[in-house]
Amino acid sequence: MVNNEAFVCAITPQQMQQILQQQVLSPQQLQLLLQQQQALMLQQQQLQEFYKKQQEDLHLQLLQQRHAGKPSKEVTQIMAQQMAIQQQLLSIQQQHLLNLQRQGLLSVPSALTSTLAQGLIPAELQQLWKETADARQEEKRRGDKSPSPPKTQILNHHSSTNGHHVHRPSRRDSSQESRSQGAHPLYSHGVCKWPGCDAVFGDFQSFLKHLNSEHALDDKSTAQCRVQMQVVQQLELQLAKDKERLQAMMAHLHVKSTEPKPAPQPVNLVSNLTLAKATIPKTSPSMSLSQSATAPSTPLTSLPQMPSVIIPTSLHSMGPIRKRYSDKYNIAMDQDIVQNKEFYLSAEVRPPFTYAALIRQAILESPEKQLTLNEIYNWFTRTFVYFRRNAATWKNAVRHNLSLHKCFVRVENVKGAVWTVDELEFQKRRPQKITGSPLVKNIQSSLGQNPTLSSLQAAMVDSSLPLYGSASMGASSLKALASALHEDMSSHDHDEGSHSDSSLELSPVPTL
DNA sequence: CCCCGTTTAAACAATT
DNA sequence: TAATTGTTTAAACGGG
Repeated sequence: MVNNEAFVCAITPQQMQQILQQQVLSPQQLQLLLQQQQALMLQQQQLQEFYKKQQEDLHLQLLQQRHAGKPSKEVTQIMAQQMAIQQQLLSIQQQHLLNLQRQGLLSVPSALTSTLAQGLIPAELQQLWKETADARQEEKRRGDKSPSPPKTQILNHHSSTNGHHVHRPSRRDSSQESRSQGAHPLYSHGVCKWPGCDAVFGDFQSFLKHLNSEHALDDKSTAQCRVQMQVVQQLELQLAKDKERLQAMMAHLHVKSTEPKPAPQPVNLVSNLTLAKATIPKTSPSMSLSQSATAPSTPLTSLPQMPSVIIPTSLHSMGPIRKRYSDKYNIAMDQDIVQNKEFYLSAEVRPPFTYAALIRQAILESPEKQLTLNEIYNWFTRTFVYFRRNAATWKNAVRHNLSLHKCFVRVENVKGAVWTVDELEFQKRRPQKITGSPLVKNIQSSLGQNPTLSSLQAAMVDSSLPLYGSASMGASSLKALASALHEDMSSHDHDEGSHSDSSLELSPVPTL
């Protein structure tokens, strides 16, 4: 909704016409695209709705659980289902992307991208669709007797040329008619597949007529087209995000399958590799890890089927089999949390950071750079599903750390006390050894990769990377990061394989 | 082997 | 009184 206006002002219909005429999108491509996107959108929306519902359930359960102590079976089950749904979504988005790739439509006019990059959540998209559809219906009701221009406020009335239904023998039309009838992407099973239309036609000719009259190149169609482009863009963004998450998950679960690896993303450079290093267990519970790891990851490999419900029996009960980021990764850690926020939010994985680092992160994320103990707790549970269980244990640890480390300063307040971070003290905690080979470009690319920089993320970046934000840290930190990156690079330069995601299949939508 | 940082557990005091 | 918050000690573990 917030984005609505920004989006509305983003392009004028003239620009859209330009875009269309420049054949950045040819009519055929566009139509095919529209149709496919719509179908997939529907699928996605269903999934996402269910996902949302479940999350609410989960939240309730967790609230109860907080009082009851032990987590219930339902909770873990729901979590598992959520993972499954995530993967479904990923598949759908993958399909989207493939469609786009096939049509050579991956590049969206740059005028769009900046505003689109903010992204819309599906609900908003749905709303957009609804609005344009409604506007359309309304106009239909009025019929032809009132030739008033479209009422959608979002549009500038720029053209009076097609206020009436004039058949324009344009390039577009001729190319349309040259298509074979059965293959028209906007006509399927006797129904007009224009977004929000669904008009029924007995034969193809009347459909074509309808298409030329109802969906001519006017403000409304342009707007709808614009929405569709936004949909596509949003899906691409979503796909990118989910891909990233998948990567992190696979790295974490240590999947050594024949699955070709996704492109190495600078964002995940540190986190993935560190995670990979960290997940080689030596002690007995390793079996349970790899066992449980196979379940969620199976659908990602070549197996087409995925279980609708995964029970991660032992996914979380692994105790101390994990490694932390060594402290020289402190700076990179900020990146990891940001980039894998969703990952930690959907997988019950212990974040590879020390309590102290996490607490600091929590505090630095707050607008005032100060939190009460309870707020710190909340940050933990909010940010990591892992910390929604065994509350007594980690809360104790949090308190312990707060007291133990000099870097955490308690500040008396009017109402109680808050905790703050003495950044100097935090950095001082250990000498950062440096073997610097500057890899600033990596830092840059990872930062540039952040299309939706929330205030939270901005704060984190700001506080952790002096190059791009406040100059709160010295050059030593940067060098430490550089060396960290360098280490990971050199120790993993061999597994940089080619990648292709085409093996991902569109899983059937589960009957939920 | 020791040192150090971290985690976990637990006892305990103070505060709400 | 019970829960929360804060401090402290101790043991275990792993990396350097």
